[in-house]
Amino acid sequence: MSRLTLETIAELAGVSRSTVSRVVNNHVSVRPEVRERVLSVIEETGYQPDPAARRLAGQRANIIGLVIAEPAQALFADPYFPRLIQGITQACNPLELTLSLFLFHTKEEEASLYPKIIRNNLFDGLITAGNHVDDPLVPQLIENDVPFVAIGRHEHPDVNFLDTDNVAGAHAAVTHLIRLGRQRIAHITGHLNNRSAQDRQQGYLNALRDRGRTVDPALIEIGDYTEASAYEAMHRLLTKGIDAVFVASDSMALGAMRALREANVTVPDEVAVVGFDDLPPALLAIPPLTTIRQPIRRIGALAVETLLDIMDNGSKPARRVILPTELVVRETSGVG
Amino acid sequence: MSRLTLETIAELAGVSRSTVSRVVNNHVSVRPEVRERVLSVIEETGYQPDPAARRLAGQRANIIGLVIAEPAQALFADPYFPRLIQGITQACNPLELTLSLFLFHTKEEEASLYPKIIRNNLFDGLITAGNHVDDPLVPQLIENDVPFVAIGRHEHPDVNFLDTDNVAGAHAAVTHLIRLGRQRIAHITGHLNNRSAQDRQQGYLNALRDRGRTVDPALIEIGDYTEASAYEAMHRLLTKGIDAVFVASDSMALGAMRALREANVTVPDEVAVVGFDDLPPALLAIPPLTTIRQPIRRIGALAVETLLDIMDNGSKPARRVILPTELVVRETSGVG
DNA sequence: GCAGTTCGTGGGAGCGCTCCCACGAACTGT
DNA sequence: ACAGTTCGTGGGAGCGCTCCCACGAACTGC
Repeated sequence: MSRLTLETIAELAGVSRSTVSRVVNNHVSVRPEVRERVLSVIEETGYQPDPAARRLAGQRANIIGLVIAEPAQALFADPYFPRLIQGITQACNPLELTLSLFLFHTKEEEASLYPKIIRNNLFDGLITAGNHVDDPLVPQLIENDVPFVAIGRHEHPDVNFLDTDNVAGAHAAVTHLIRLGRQRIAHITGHLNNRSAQDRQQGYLNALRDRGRTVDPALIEIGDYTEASAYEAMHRLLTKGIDAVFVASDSMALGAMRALREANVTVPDEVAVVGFDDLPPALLAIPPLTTIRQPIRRIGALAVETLLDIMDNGSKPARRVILPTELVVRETSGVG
Repeated sequence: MSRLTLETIAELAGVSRSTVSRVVNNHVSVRPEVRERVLSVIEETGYQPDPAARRLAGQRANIIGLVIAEPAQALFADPYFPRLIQGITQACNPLELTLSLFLFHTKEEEASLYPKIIRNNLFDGLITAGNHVDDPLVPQLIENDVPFVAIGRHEHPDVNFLDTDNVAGAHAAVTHLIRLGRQRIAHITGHLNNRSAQDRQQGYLNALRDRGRTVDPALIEIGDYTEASAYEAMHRLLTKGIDAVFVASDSMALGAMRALREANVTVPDEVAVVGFDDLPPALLAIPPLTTIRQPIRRIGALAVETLLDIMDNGSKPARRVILPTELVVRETSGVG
């Protein structure tokens, strides 16, 4: 079976290449009757335009790229990215967009691949996630006029981004703990290279201040979004007489709870725990984890929509969307 | 900055388009001196051939597709697929292969997208994972002469595949439990649509028979690879007086252990547990999970290599690789 | 020293598509 | 009834690349 081309369809429908092209691309000025005929031939043959040829002729290829600017190992330890990918593909499929995935395993690989990705003409636009605060990708994308949307806040005024309201979410988490009467509320941060980790820490600080609490820097432990880092951080916190901890992600919260269990500290009686993300593991924790829900899949889907919007209508003014979070009270924070 | 083309480079290097093409594609018959000159221009300008044009001219586009024939939700609950993706990208990056990811959210979406994927001329070959036993994709790929390799065993003689030795792995797990003196060894299966789940069950049965044990069908509970299904299955098993269970995946093993903990059944004293996969959660389980390690990342990387091999050398004879597993003894099986 | 070979190089054609222009038929208005 | 417009359609050019063929220069051998 040789490949079907426009020309084949044209012949079968008794029209010209151009007319078939017009039908395929939904251009006007085709007689309805002719359009019908062409469509039915396309239907019968299962013809699909060749994306490569299309792209070459200066059109869209209907491919979008997803760059995850995070070492692949760290990345998949947390269900966050898989969930995001789900949201993205969910939006892509009905639009018949193909998703190309770019993942890196070392910083060097990342650096050497960035320029290639940008020059690789094969996608129409890019979604980028997990960028560190000083990530070199974003400026490169801007410079090369690649249409893109970032997942996560960016300062640069030209960057289109979508983000969760991390500050407000963290604020809600800590406020919840304060309301429950907890006195010494610790925080285990995510990797502070990430804006999200910085923002969650900021939310923690804001909430304490708003309630007139003094911040004890000793109660802030630096993690890196891995379960293990939180486990260790919790061990350090155990000596400091805390009665609550706000942890920057659910995976990390599980690590913290693992440390607590080993130390025979009861949750929530002795130490209350609140996480962030509301990913499936939160529900499976023992006891089930109180956490801040962020709409990860929705962000993924919205990213696709925003990207298409940018491709159609240009990226000025920059789209900047911050989505709200929601406090999900389960058992690790105790019952008010 | 207008796009660089072969012609631009040719002009800068004072040679013809053809010569540059020869240099880029590493053809012979280019004077070393000229080759050097061209290469240095390419280096300076950062030229990269346009994959679309290349593809159109009948060449490879250096894109491979990954089809995960499994509803996306189920899929990312288990770290198996993320890990596989890691292995695949790890092999892709040094080869400058782009990975396109195809994911589905419903059976209908899957069915409607398959033909489009196949006709979509954009990738050079496909890796397919998670196919159910009667998955319609594989026959379609064969019929359309799409170069592909499957992750997971297939009966069809023309299918290239890579698989873990699930039967032997399960056999080892159960034999381990028998050696430890366990008498009533249950099994929680994966989703039996999957060859892997069937094979692991087979290994369980074989091991019991090899040791002269009679198989009690009541001790086999059907799961579906989700944590929750194993949790429920374990609840059912609890009434049956078992002292060990072999669970078809680590995620499921965690679900089973959750049920055990709730029922105040101690692991491994009262019930020993062995999982399958050796993914990170196994280590974080309390107590750490005895499991069967399978080389997921290696399979991913090997899949890429095999695919390239097929593309270069044709797919006859079919490559069929079964990789060995390894028993990793931790604490849930007790100490011999 | 001359035909015959080899080697390195250049240019044409064509991959499947989209865009643009052109062309003829069917309209409009006066 | 005739020029001017509109509408639907067809065909050429060209996107950036690879392949093939052709051509001239530098070889070989006798």
